[in-house]
Amino acid sequence: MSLDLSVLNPEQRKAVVNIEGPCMIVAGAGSGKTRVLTYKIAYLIDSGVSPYEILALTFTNKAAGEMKQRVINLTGDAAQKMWIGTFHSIFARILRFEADKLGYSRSFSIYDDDDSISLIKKIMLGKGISVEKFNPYGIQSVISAYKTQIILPEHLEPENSFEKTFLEIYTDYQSLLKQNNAMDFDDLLIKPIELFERYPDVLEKYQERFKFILVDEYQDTNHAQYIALKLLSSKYFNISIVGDDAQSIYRWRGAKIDNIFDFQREFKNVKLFKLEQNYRSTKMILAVADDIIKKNKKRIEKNLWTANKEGEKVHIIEMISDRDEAFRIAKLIKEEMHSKKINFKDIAILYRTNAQSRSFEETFRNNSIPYNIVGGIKFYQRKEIKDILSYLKVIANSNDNEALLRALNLREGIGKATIEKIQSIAKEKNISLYKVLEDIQNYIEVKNGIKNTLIHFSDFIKKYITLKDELKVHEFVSGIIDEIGIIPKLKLENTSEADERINNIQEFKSAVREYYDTNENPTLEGFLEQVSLITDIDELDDKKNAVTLMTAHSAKGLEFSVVFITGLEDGLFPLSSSFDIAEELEEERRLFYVAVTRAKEKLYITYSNQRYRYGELKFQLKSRFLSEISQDVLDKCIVYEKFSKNKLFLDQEAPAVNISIFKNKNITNNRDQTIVYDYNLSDDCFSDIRAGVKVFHNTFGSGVVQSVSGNGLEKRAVILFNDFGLKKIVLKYAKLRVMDN
DNA sequence: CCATTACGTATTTTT
DNA sequence: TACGTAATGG
Repeated sequence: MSLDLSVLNPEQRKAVVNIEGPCMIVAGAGSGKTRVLTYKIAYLIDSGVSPYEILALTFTNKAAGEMKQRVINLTGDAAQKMWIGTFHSIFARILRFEADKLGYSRSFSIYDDDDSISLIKKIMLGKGISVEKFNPYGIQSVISAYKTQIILPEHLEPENSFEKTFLEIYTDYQSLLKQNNAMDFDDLLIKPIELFERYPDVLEKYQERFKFILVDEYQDTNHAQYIALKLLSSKYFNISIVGDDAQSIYRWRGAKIDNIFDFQREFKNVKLFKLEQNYRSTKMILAVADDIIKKNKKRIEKNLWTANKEGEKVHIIEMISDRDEAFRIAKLIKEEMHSKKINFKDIAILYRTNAQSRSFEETFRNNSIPYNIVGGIKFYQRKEIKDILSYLKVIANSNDNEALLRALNLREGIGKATIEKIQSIAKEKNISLYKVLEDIQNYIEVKNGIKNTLIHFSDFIKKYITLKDELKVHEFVSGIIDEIGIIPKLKLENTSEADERINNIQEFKSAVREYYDTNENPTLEGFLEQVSLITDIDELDDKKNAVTLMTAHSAKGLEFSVVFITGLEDGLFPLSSSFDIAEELEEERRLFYVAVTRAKEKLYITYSNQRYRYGELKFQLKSRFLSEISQDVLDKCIVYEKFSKNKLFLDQEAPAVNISIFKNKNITNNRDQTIVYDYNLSDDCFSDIRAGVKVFHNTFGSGVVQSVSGNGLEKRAVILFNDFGLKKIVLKYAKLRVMDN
């Protein structure tokens, strides 16, 4: 035995060497859960289990990649053979092999939520169902909720007209997916179950194949995942699950925290291990975390402790406004940097909703604080990328009508009328849209000019279907991008948005290239699958030295030396929608717990008295969660006492920070002395806008600053725009962006 | 057919 | 506020 287990504590070691039978590892935050999982896999391999027989399921692709690398480091390259990935990616892989048994072809498309919603919209439009009465967005989430519980249209019995309409949509949705040879995210989980139930021999093949199954983040699995696991493991029962009920935060997505509560009942003779020593945080941070989580009724008893130092008290800071919050955190970050021990990348800003990132982005940009942002509009959801993807999808799977329609729509000269014609032909003949296009010359319904465009289009697709297997993926994709001429078209627009789109397309090309370089067996289908299943957190570049901005959800599994949890206001964190539902309020609390336990050394929690929400200034009250924390672990910093006029934001040593778009705003409080805060700082506003600097204006595009006049918020600049000539701009209104060179 | 504009509405979290 | 859809006119 070459594996060194001495790096593990006794309980971790016991969990690692217990390889037979069902095993449940309850792992508190920061207790070395990933390490245990990694060592357990390594230990299996070391004990003679073939990596080929190991299946490990993680929550994100990133976690999978990292874990695989660690196992390889511990045991050698043979570990390449093991299957490790998210439920979605592993099951997609299985489904590709077995697709024909379920009436799909192996090149099936994967639909993301956007695709699903647009499909639902089309169904509703076709049926004349009003979008006001039935929100397609809502329909999609209800369908998804049913599917994760494996409740299919045939299981439903509608009791009123509302339910009847819903069922009609659901039924059509399912059959259209199949017609398009497409699966949505939920199908990736429930189709394997269908497969295993219909084909016991197939199930047995995979039971034999995966003799050892390990699951990470079990507290966030849903019913379908549980059923699939149960099926797969019910021959050898070598299933190890790792999780922490206190960190279950995906109820809204169908995750069932009961899965972890019920595990011992559902699987017989479960060995239970509890990892209770935290290696991550200071005693103070852990005390705060403990205060929070013990308010929850439903939880597995555990006693998280740490041998780490006591550390600083947790700082609670009251802010005047959301801008103030961003600004003062920027300042605190600069102070942390001055203390020298800290890098930007050791710092994270966490918030409840993505919309909160904006004020931080603006402030950080204006103050030269580098940042990484997770979430928001996903790269592969961007219009230009989806446009290109639609071409690729049609080529991979010509049955994919949704993709085909999108691609077709991009062609100049093809509009609603033409598309409707093609659709009606397809419907009449009961063939796919692509089939109609293939011999469009035989249909007299279409006018000649348009017909030529269509022939050109279908020839184009046909050509690339043949080229698909001849060219390397990245060459293939570049060829398509060049030929559809999307880049020159964008160049013509000559706006900053168009430039950004071109950049995105270039980035997309490099992504394909990287896929080609890093995969043993690169195919177009493989690339498309990877794209569909990738998430933002997977893309987080942790090598770049930058502050990380993300939601508390995205932060799960990560750790940072310094953490700011922002917007701890009632109605925001916890969200007001959770107030009346006990389970949801408990989930918000767990989310807060997750956020708190990301911090290693220092934790700041902030709340603001007012905040812009939905474009409206709202007065906010501090979160109920804050009153649940015992006061002796908190260091309260109330803004009114700490900051005096004029020194509010700037101090002599660190004048690097400045404000850019603050409005003139006087805030008064009615304590014993009245303090007026004046945001109108004269000197440092827009200090990055100087003569000679190249800037972007949203309407005028790029230009060069010629001169600057005025002070503070009245500052104006004369700018020579490439396309609009000289303009005098009031900086406070123009959201100028400084270009890098 | 397509571009522009105006209006209306949505915003929690994401594999 | 900010985006997406609907209506309108070219």
